[in-house]
Amino acid sequence: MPELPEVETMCRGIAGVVGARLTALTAARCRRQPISIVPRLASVRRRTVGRRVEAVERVGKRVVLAFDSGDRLVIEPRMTGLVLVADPPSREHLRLRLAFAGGTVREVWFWDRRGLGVVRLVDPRQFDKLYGPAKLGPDALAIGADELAERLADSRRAIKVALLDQRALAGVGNLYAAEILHAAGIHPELPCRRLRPAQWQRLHAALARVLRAAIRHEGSTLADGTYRNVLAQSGGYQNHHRVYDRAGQPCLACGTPIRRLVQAQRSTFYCPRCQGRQVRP
DNA sequence: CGTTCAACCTGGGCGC
DNA sequence: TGCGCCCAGGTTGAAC
Repeated sequence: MPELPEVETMCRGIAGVVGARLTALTAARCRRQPISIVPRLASVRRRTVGRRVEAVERVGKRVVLAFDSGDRLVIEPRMTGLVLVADPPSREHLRLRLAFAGGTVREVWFWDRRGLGVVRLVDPRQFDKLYGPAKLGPDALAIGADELAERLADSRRAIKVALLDQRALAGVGNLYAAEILHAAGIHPELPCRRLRPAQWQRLHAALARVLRAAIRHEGSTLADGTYRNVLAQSGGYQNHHRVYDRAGQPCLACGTPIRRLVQAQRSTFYCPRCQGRQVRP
């Protein structure tokens, strides 16, 4: 689940490792399948232990530790991964432990219930190949209104599907795509090429507004309770959701029941009135 | 170009 | 209680 706001919260939560040296990197002893670590743990350890962390940065939905060697450790939480400095939700799903000396954060854990997460150590060339402009569009928080429109306006795809395309725009996931479109009053099935200039403006404003608000509340902890900040506390933005997972419940703006539909095998939630009209089947 | 499906996994919720 | 099914914040690659 971690999308841009949740991953941003993780990065801010471990900013204290900047300037510290990695002293140990160990696979947590969980009985489950190990997560995917590329290359093998031993060689990741050889290249990182003893190195100083120069920066913690978010790249789309990934947490990146940049070392003084030029290598970067990329942590990709995917569906259920968490970056923690405190007690995990369960001992059982701890996957990786990083120990540091010389900073304000001594220990960072990667916890992942489903185990779909990926941890990868890359040199600058690999980083560019895997996470550069060919793979990831501009960050959703940094993109301008004109660039957003330029990058998507010619597409025949539904706007909801396009917002999830990380090559077009990095950071937006299924939950926030729905919330953003509701905030912008745009129907999720509207093809990109049929959005009018005023709608691109509204979409861009909603994108920035929703993501910034979600960051302020440290992300969304859904009903299953999986997502936590680095201190293992719940986020707060779920209390501000207007459409996500609210099918059948009244729209908070107009009272019309929220609808669910499926696009690209993913649930989309929207208000047929607030986001209505524009689309014919 | 665009869509659809399956795969990677665990676990919660639901109907029977 | 229990079983079998469906669902989930993401990403990738193959097939059409």
